[in-house]
Amino acid sequence: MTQPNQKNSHSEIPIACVACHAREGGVCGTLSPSQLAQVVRKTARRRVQPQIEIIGQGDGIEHCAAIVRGVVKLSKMLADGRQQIVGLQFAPDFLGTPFLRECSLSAEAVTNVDLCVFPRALIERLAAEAPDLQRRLHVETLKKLCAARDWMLTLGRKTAKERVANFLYLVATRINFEDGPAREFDLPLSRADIADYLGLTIETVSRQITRLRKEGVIRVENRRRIIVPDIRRLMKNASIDS
Amino acid sequence: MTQPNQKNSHSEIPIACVACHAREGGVCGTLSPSQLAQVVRKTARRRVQPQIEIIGQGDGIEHCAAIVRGVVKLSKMLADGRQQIVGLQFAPDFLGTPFLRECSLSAEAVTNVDLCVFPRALIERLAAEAPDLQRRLHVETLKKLCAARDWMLTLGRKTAKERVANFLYLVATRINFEDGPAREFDLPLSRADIADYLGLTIETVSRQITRLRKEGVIRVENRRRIIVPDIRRLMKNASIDS
DNA sequence: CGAAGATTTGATAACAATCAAGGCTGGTGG
DNA sequence: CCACCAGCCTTGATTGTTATCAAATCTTCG
Repeated sequence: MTQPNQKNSHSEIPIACVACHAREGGVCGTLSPSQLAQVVRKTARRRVQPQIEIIGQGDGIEHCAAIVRGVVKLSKMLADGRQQIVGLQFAPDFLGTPFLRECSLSAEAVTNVDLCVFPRALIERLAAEAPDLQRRLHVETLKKLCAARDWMLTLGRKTAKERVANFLYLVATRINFEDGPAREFDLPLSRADIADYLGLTIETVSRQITRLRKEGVIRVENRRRIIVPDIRRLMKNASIDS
Repeated sequence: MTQPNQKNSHSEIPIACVACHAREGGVCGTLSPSQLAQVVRKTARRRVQPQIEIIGQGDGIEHCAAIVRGVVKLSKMLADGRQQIVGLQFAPDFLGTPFLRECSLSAEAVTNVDLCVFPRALIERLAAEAPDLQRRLHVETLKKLCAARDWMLTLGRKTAKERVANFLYLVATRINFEDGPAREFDLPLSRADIADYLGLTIETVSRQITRLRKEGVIRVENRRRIIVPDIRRLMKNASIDS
């Protein structure tokens, strides 16, 4: 990794950002070189291992972050321990909710994750000055809202088999930043996490993966690795329209 | 009520907006008098009856609206007819997703609804000029995202009884703009819609309402009217924390 | 009053959860 | 290198919750 704080001569794009996966497509993409420089000064790169909590449920969240690499799960828990994953975030998604304090959820790395962490206050100040940034953050939130609502349909109305197929489709689609659906990929989640994402038990998840395998919809190389010979067929099993 | 399109002398707040329920708390609240005047010129008041579709699934959405009065359901449907309500919007919520085109869902009035309808393009233009408006819209979207994720927990991990109690709590909380939870209220939805909101069948919804009634958690005056003697008890039955 | 639609209630069936083993895999140490 | 252990995953048996099917009742409205 390049060192975080270098810049080349004429206040160009900071070197730390030049090759950054999360810049194009990510929120940083809207910033001018001078704004980027400003951000970089207050920014910390952080590497997080799987199962490490990034933000706790109910934290007064003083930081935001861009995911540079890896997958983060967002989850909510009931007092008795029942848990629901309410979002999976892949690079180059933005983490954290500037402008809103009250929404309690916890964020945890599920793979090795690289983050660019910013103070919330800085983002809020920059957003007030830069309409493009504000708008970019807004659009990202709208996309998350759309994804959340799609998932509500999955949770409320789909069968166990459809949910599992839907999950596999989602991972295939999002695991590779900015390519089409992957034909072959590693699941970022354990069976337990998949269950928590789908509102099922691990046993049911396991049985449905077995079923999809026996029906030839997927191949299972090992616990984590999945091959999808025909993405349309997977979509049909997930009751995904288009 | 005052008449809709008059203005008083010095380009003050348009009369149509002065007493508007949706202005304070709503997105219009951030607009200056002159911006409001601009908006009012391009705005249509619209009254919509129950079961009338406001936006169709997959429409290229050219309009947005503020809910002035009433309740709107947002829903998604699968090819085979299974349906899930993914959001209930009460006055003074904002409808529509400026800045994002692709999210397909349908919006339908569930009560008599009064709307202020704006061209999407106007909102986008104003938002680019007025950071406060952009920010206000962003915050509203963040709140909807938070609500959607809360509901994912309900759909994924709660029992039928908890879901119904959760729904009753939600209505009690939101039916009266800006008061505390109502002790007594009319359900805006039919049993069929409640079922579609909760990912259940109408029979199960009915049985759970009966159960909550028999246990004394609620009283049922008639099909629509509910009385909640003890809101804390209802929350406990819904497994809502605080 | 009668009819249509909405809601409730009852009986049964299906799907997923739970309880309980058993098997695989990856890591560790002999 | 192999054996063993722990954790994760799969499979099997059974139970329980909710869906489905069916009918009765209640409401509303002409």
